[in-house]
Amino acid sequence: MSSYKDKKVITIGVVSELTGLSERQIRYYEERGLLFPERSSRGTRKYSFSDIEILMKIADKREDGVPTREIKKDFLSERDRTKIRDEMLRGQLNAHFHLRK
Amino acid sequence: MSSYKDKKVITIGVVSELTGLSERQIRYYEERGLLFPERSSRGTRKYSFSDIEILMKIADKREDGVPTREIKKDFLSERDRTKIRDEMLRGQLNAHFHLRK
DNA sequence: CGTGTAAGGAATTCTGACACG
DNA sequence: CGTGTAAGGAATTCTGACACG
Repeated sequence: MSSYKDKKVITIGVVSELTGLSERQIRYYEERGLLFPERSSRGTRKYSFSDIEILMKIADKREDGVPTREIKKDFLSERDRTKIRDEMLRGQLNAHFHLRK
Repeated sequence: MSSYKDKKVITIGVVSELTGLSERQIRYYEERGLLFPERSSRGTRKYSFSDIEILMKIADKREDGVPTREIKKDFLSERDRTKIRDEMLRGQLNAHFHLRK
């Protein structure tokens, strides 16, 4: 969708500044499969603005004591819900055009 | 306008990769007043996606042999043209609403 | 489980300068 | 004028590990 939002160009230091999370935490959440930065040619992690949004959500949930395993599940559910919503919308549109045909 | 496009978060190394320009060139164009990266707390330059677009334009013009001084003037003219266009539009809208009043 | 830290190495960034032209 | 490079220092990033709990 947004060409800039998903482009992985931000180093971990800047992400740390922007999110207030330690680099240790950011790397750990990656280890737990909550986000997937790219790597530059020399191996440094590069993040997108979307990743930063994900980290903000993680920070909120961790503050509430939600374990990373649960957060991961939540993310999967969110994706499913989005998927379901999209499919329902598509279904309704299809139905609509079928009626008008 | 775009909240992500203008956020200064990209280090010079990544900008160099993305634009194909050397770090030396990127710093020099800044010295010539063609773009204005921010500085992190430790003094490293941080660029936005807008800056990258500006650098692409500079690269194109430099390839055509346009000196940086001219490029700077072109940028000023572009800004003026944008400004004039905006003002004309605003003027027309004002005229429009005056007529309808 | 989630996060801090010390460790050592490799790569990055910065500035001011010299070079060529 | 525009760009390359060597120079030296300071700050960044990486991984694997130990610690606490």
